[in-house]
Amino acid sequence: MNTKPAPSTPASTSLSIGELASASGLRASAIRYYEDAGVLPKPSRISGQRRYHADTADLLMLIRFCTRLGMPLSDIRGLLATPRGPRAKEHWRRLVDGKLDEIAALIKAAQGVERVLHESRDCDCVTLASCRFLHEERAKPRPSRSRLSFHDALQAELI
Amino acid sequence: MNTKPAPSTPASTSLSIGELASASGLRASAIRYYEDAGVLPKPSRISGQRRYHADTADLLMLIRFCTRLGMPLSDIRGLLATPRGPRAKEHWRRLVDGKLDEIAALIKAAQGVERVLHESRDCDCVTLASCRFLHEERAKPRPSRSRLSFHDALQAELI
DNA sequence: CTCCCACTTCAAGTAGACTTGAAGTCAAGC
DNA sequence: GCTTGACTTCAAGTCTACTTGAAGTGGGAG
Repeated sequence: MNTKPAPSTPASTSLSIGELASASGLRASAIRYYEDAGVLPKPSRISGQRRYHADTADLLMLIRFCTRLGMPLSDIRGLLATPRGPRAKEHWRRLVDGKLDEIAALIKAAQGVERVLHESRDCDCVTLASCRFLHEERAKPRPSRSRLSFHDALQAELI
Repeated sequence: MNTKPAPSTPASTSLSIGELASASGLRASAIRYYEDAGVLPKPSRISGQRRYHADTADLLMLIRFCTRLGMPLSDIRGLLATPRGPRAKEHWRRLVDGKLDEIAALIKAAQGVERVLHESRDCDCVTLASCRFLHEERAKPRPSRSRLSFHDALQAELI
């Protein structure tokens, strides 16, 4: 709301929860909730009040980004907090690789919806539910059982 | 579960809710819920029981896909059910274009997370929260206020 | 000194998307 | 005719991710 040059702020590297909230676009209540959920590390305190490093805004952005992608907070906590010494590195990598696979699938899914929507945009169908582009893949000249691209992507990538 | 050649099924083009459920990977309860929510058109009935065309599986896939992308059912209902005669076509197009923009932003967001995760995969940071790849963009030689790529994408595309 | 404001904790409420449970119906098989 | 199983409706419960409210605290401005 205000862009005043930090009149009552201690230092430029330290943010109050309110300042972090406006820096990140999240509400203070959400930030506290993330802390409770173990997603955000517990910050230092000055006379009881939370003090954050400015970097924390980036972290919050990443969290927001991930939740936006449908990732549960428990997974995000796993990604952010998993420590990795030499022993745990393999576990960490498997975790990240799994997430990368999920994200790749999500992108594929999004592109599928994008395609259907784009093709049906100028179609003359009465509603999207009856649009030929939604069902056409099935009708393609393919033997019997196997389903095709969009349908296939859904089955294979998402379920 | 079973791949029996439809012993007690009326016709091959007509599916019971249970059959549609196993064809689509959703639960029957979810299918009924979608109908209640106005996302799925009300099917015909034979002696009180729902009968679906096989195409409905595709529709369910699309719905599942969209919810997976974080799209609320109300939006999906809008996309699927909006009728478009010559008058309503413009409204329909604007609706679709809006959704296409959202999906494009989502894909960009997903690619941002993908990048951070990928870059930090082999990084030596102790936890992802402290990984340099998460914060490095800020540090790049850019005048003062404006934020950069990943951070920027988050701010610009998502909030 | 008092006021105000941003902060604190803790409990409870909310919204969306389903699931689950109870009680009843229908058609088929024995 | 009776049982069985998949279906029906409707109400209530669940889970996640927050938000909201109540009651209290700390510190700077007037």
